[in-house]
Amino acid sequence: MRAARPPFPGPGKFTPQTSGSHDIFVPDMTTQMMIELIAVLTAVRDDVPQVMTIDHGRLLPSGPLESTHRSLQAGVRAWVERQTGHPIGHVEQLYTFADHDRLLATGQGRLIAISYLALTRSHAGETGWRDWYDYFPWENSKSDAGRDCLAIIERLLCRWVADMDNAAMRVRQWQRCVSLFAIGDMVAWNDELVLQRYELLYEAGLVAEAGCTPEDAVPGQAMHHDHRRILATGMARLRAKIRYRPVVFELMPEEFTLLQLQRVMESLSGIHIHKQNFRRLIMQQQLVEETGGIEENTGGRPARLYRFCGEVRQARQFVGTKIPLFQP
Amino acid sequence: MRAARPPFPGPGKFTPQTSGSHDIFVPDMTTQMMIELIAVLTAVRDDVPQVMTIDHGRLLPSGPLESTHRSLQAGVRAWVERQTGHPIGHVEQLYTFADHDRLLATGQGRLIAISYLALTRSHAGETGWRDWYDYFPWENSKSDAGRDCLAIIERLLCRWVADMDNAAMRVRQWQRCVSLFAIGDMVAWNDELVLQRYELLYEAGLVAEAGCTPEDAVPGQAMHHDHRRILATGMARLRAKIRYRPVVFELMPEEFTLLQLQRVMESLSGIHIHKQNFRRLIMQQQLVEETGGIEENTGGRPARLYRFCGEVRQARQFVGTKIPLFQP
DNA sequence: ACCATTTATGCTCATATTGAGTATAAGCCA
DNA sequence: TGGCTTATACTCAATATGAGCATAAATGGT
Repeated sequence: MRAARPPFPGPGKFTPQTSGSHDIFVPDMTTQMMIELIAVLTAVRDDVPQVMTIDHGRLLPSGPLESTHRSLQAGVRAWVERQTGHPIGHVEQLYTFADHDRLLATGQGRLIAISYLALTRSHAGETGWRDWYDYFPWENSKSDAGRDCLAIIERLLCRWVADMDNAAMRVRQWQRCVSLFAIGDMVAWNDELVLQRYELLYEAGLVAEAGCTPEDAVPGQAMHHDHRRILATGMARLRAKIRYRPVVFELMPEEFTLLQLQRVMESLSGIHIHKQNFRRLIMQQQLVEETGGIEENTGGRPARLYRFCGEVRQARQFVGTKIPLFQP
Repeated sequence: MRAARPPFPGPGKFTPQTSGSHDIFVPDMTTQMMIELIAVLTAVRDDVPQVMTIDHGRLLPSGPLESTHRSLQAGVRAWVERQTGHPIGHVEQLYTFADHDRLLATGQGRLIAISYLALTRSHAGETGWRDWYDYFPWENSKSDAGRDCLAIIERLLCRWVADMDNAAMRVRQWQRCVSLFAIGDMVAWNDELVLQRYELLYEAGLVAEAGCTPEDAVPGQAMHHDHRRILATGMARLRAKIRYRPVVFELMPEEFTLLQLQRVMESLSGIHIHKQNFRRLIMQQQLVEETGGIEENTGGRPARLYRFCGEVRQARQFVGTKIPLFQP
């Protein structure tokens, strides 16, 4: 990924050109720092995007950065594998933040959380995997359940706005609701705004994490701390990324049909894709090549099998990808 | 910005739903952590993108996270304003990494650096501002100096590859050079790969930070530690972002002509834009509105003045922006 | 006054991309 | 066989995009 910091395999070792007081830091002993690493580990199973969790689906795999970790990424890998037994593939950093609401045991420490998005393929019969849309049912705008959930949200947001004192505020916040949740088809649904939608619901007090009672909350399972927010960040990043980088293939098996590929894209984005146009775009970009194999169990005419030919194209690196993700 | 974590102004306070041992952390006392905040503060002056520096252009504004900082962003703002006297506007997080090459004074500590991109408008006569392209002359592919620099780089990379033992490695690395620096017009120049190009030069030992002698280095001023790499990350982010979000306007004065806007886009991306098409796209997206004013000193026919009308459009938030940035 | 020069602005045109639909192929099952 | 499913090939209209032409309105020089 663009901002990744790989271990530098290059010839020269980094030699700081000392000049004064800039290269030695004196730690601030009054504050105890703690670094927590958190992973949004995602896979797709039976056309359903899933996330790895611990603690009965209430926490993302996470743990403190330890002195034995050679790097931040290594720390993430270590924690995920220790807690879930699942080795991970592609990893990229999401976001770093100071968690105001969790201090250290000493009471005056500071917790810094660094979150990562990780992608992986296989996970036959492992525990801990949960559907994305158990936590964010409204994001699955393709499904009936998603549409129902959106109808509920629309009503609740409407009430939230109506209860405001300030008229200008009412207008502004309703505008926000309309544009984020595509209420009344004034604006098209934007699948990438996962985090913004969650934040709006949080501000409106419609999620359990905001301290409301379960009856007042919107459908969707809550998580501990701000882990659902971090999951939202990961979902948003992945939805944005599959549009212009060939990351979907990290989630696909070695061989797949074009419809299988399309189904994965659709389930990740929660959006319908026009089948013929999808094939056209994938083919003309030469992202895949035929394996020669045939998938028989399609329920209809057998389909050709393809594989990602990124290894060849990795040479002329940093390929763009265009996926026809449009509105239903 | 999508991943930003604003202070939550919502009704409910975050109330963790305790369940076992997951909300209290016991700090790892064997490792001393230190958080450093680093800013890539960018402005545009006379159609030249600039970055705020300290220490005679050798360091980006930075400093440790202190217990008095209410948040990470607040810490960044505090350090930049303390070191440069310049208040900053738009801020977004870039990347977090563990700096292997700088340990704490104790010798066994760990330095975590969190970098930010910040944008600002005015800076009349302040010190510390340096041109982007003093550090990355090859990224200014629009200018003659940039083209000369690229010619030099091409020669040096060619020699670097030729000196390799392994034939397969030679092919692979030359492929990488060709695609990143658009050698021989096999591939189009991609203005967003600032970081990847810097990393390639680093691996090739062609930048001072990699420990080479000044004679062996490619043109362009070096910085201390990995600050030039962080600058590259910021440049890449900004170049990517101006294509789909209206962030350019953070760098523009209140009123501007369309040519001024185009010049800023061109200087940020280092790419030429077709004037008429640029106007067409900006106008049809209704990103700007006429102020009624006229700019007389154009050197030709006077030009209409415009202002960003994002405040209105902020309502239907998260507008996309398309800018016609293509190759020369 | 006339001209070259500069920038601003409006408009055309060929081509590429995209959304949507039609048509046919090839499997299954009753 | 007909009816269902999915696969795959093609067509067509609407847009979007890259490139250029033409005219407008300022400057300065002769």
